[in-house]
Amino acid sequence: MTDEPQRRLASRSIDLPPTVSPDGTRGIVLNCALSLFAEHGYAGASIRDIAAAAGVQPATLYGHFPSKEQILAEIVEAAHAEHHRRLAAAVLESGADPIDQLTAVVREHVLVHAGYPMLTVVANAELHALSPTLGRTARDYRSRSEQLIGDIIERGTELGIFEPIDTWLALAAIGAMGIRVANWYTVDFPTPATQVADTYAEYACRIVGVRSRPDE
Amino acid sequence: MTDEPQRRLASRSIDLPPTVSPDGTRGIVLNCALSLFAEHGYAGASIRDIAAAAGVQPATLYGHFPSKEQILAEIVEAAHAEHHRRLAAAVLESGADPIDQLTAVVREHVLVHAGYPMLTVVANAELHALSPTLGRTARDYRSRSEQLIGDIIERGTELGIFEPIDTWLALAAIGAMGIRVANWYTVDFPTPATQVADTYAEYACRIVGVRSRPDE
DNA sequence: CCCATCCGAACGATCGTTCGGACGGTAGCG
DNA sequence: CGCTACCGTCCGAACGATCGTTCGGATGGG
Repeated sequence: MTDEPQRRLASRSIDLPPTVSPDGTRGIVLNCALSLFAEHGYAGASIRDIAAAAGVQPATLYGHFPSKEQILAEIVEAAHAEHHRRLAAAVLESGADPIDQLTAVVREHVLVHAGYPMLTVVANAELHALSPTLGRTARDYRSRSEQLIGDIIERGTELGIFEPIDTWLALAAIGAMGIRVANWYTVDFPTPATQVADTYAEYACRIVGVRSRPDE
Repeated sequence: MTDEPQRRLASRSIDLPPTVSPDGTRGIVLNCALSLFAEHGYAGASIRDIAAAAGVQPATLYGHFPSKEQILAEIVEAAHAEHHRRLAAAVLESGADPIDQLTAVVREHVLVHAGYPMLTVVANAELHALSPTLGRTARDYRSRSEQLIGDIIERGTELGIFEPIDTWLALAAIGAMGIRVANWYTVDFPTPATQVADTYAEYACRIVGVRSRPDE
């Protein structure tokens, strides 16, 4: 039983979404920075730490990125972009039934956080370290994703299918439980990610006051 | 519309639980440290920042605390102690009905995070910055609190009252939605904290597969 | 020969922490 | 009551280490 320091997340797999190319030194640096930001936080991970992890000299980093903050910005932005992209796709692929829509979007919400634990933890925990300018894009993605789920809940309520006590509170609760998945999920987790996603989608349906599939 | 940097939490009220005495310089330092840790993170807030906020010289801090890490440890520990104390009390004051127990404990879980947003945000986000030794007490409080809620869910399930799909997943979901309250709740929030707590308690009951009070 | 890549060294600033002494109220004692 | 010794509190200055960043040059493939 090793008494290692408590980590911010359980997973050790450091993955960037396929939309960013991890080829070459630039990609290695991004991966190392992601790992160190997750472990020690943005302020706690130094340029020299990142360079050492990437097997490179500190000065080399500035041939690929203008500043340390820009490295974080790139990671955070990629995370939010991937998250929003997949959420939007999930909605489009589902039908017109609010239950199907909510199920699909929450499923994907969970799958993103389980699939990229390190990325999403950093994106959520270190967004505040970005200047207003550099964090702007990520914040826009976030509010658009919130709007997306909020609209589904609102429509379902107006159709008489959902009975959330409060639309916004339900949205916050559903969002929160998905985000936190990134903190404890690992590839070694006994339950596969898809099953976690299914369960949480069911929880979301329960929160908004409907039992999605009793036994249909 | 000011374009200020996104903050880690919405609230600006910096409160320590009444169990720690905020009298004298020591208390002022603790409050200022809490505020700065919440704003910039542990690594991002310097000893000099804290001292300046407290209207004191950096050297003065070391007359009250042996190190910067010990300041954080005191804050994190106080937060977890207060959280666990109130959760345990809530369980004791409720009856033998699992629904009442879950309702009471989730209510209190939410009320703590809404009542001490800055404290709980720091306690959750900066726990990883503490060495294994200094974080040990807080981790123990946390696991005991988890056990407390987990036992309620398990017992309710065995009694046939609850139908969570997975006990642990339900526990994680309920815990997550409560913890996140600290990130967005403010005293200016349109819905009062007690009502948020009631709603989230109802959500918790829905998650574990029971509608607590349809109209009993 | 050129351009992209990387390195060694160094810049000033800031980091957590230490040390010796100044200040002020209080207890002890003649 | 007056003097003195003391102790907790705070400060100014400084320690070595590390921070993010810059610059000029070495290197190597097209």
